[in-house]
Amino acid sequence: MTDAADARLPARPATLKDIARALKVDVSTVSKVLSGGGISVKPETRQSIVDEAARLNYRPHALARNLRTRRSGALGILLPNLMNPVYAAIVRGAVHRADELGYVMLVADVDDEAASTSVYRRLVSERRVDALIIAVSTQSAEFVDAIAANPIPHLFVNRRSKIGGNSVTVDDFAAGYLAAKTFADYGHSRLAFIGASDELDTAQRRRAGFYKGVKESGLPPFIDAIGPYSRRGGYDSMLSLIDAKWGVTGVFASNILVGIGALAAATVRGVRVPSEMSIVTLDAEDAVYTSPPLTAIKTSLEEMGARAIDEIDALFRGQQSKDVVIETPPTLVLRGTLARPNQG
Amino acid sequence: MTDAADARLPARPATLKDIARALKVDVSTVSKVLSGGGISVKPETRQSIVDEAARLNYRPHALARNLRTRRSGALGILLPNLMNPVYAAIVRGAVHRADELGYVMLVADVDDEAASTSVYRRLVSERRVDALIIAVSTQSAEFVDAIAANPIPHLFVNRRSKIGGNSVTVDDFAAGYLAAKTFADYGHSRLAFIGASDELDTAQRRRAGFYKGVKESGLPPFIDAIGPYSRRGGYDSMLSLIDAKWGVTGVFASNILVGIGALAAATVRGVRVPSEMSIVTLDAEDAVYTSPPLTAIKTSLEEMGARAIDEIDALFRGQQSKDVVIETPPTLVLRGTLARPNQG
DNA sequence: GAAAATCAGTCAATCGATTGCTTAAGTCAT
DNA sequence: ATGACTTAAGCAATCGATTGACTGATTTTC
Repeated sequence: MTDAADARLPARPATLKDIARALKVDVSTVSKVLSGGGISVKPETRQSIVDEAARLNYRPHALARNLRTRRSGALGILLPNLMNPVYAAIVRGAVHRADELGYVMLVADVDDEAASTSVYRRLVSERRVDALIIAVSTQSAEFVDAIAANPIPHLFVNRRSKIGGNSVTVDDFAAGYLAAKTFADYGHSRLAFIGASDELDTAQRRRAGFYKGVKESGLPPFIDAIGPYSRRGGYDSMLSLIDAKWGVTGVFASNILVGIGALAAATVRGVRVPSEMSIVTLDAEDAVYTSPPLTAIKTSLEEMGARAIDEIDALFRGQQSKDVVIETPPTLVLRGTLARPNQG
Repeated sequence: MTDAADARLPARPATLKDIARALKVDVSTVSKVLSGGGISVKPETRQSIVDEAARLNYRPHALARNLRTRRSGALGILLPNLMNPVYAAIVRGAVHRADELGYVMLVADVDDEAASTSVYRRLVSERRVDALIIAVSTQSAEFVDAIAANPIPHLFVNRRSKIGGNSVTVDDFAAGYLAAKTFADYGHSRLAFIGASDELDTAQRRRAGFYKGVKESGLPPFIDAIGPYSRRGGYDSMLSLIDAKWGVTGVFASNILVGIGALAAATVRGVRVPSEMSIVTLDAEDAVYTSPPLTAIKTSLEEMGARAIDEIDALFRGQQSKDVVIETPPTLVLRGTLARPNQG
């Protein structure tokens, strides 16, 4: 057991101690050579340590290191539903950037407040993560209490918060504005906005931007249809819009799921898109394969997720963050659901 | 500093030592009362410990505990793309079940082999996770080496592996079989199967099932269109199927993205669905809002993800696992893309 | 009433790595 | 040659919790 460090594979992963023992140096020396600094060692000693570490395929034990350094190197992300493509994109952007920066991501998909509080406990109270990215909108009393009871660096993504904490968002206002301007450019004047209630701050900003665009273009007020940000929400809103016979010619679906649902509803009612009704949706990377393909205002959801990680990382490096709005502006992607009104 | 444990909030989270000091008992006693067993204590001592823990809002420090117990309580999941609804569903199922069982999930979204190897290193070599759920299909040499170099309990989900390790899959064969039988029931005889190459074991099983169903029903051989499991893949396959004028009346899209793409292609070519062409897709929870809504063979993707966690958990409890196929059988969900051929 | 058993807890090592403080030897200046 | 530095590394505490071995007191058993 004492001298048998030859060519046999280790059953147990190598530790600093193994290297130290093999080389008859102190584990602190090995540690300082391999990770920290703050020590001077003879080049040959240093080299032998590095070599032995490589030979034993040494990798630091994250848990042990983290215990000592009080940093877990892990980031948590709380989100309401992974099957919603908006959140999937955000998470994907975050996970990728986290990987690049050397963090690992703990993902918690939480439907309800209770779950979010319990996950919060596990991730934060047990100190598994250094920071939290919060993409859920439910800011229940319990949740706020949990944050207060156990403060941790956190950042809201795709939403701003009343409870304090910075945020990373895309320029929702600009997206809404661009949608309105686009309809105006195409000669539409009877518009509708399908959104969610103002409690969702994203919806509120999109509506505000849309409002500004409509107003600036000298168009009459638009119809404001409210429903959940889901396929069914969009479907139902569009159905009632059509059935009410307002004579709307252009609809801005302020969420991709809503856009998909709205298009389906138009088709079901036999309303031809885009000849009888134009639809512009938000964020349609997914929906190129609808029929017709949805014209969209595209925002950078993955970039937003990535940026959230950047901000957290910057925070750890001592910079203090502000609310950030992704610089990449929303852009119009012309596809098949937008045309001038009353023309074939 | 010695006696001031009154009503002030702790800046630093409470530790076992804090409780022990306040109550003048040993930290090992506190530990055994709060977590383990293996000790007998007076009821009042026990109670005072429990009370004090509650008062200080004590939560065990996961890292410290895990270091000692050599269990991280974390599970890793490797997947190719979170924005693919199939994987999103699997992850969601897994994350939820993990939460229920008290695990946390580390999600790694890895596009390429290089990334998967590097993530593997970080998650496994640094021992951040107790086990790995693998949903990526690339089983490159590097990746296999990484697994061999650093063995860890692992489980494949939605795929079987040549490299060893158990798996959890849905009954892909049954899904294919059911699709074929369904077409037969509706009186179709000129069928096509849109799938991926046989390198994807899921595609291979779906095709095999479809083959059996076709054969059993006494139908002629089907056309086998191969392309990637993506919207574009399905779109392109359907386009070439239509343009080749085989007179196909029923198409089984063996993946949801393929189904969406195929439907779009049919619409683009002016082929009416379902009157001129029937489409049955796999896994269409997402695609209820296509036009027309896709008729689908539904499998339990979330259940599969959850089941993967169950199996890993069972493994830790000493049961040894086999390859498991989800018991819930695929079911037919009739929507709008299936009709008898040559009629209305 | 002595031995055995039970109770109620304490002691100390340990998980693997990090880090401030020392120390021993060698080097340099004077 | 002696004090002052520098170099090269070791020592030991620490992060927070777990766990097997052990101890002293009390109770039970025969």
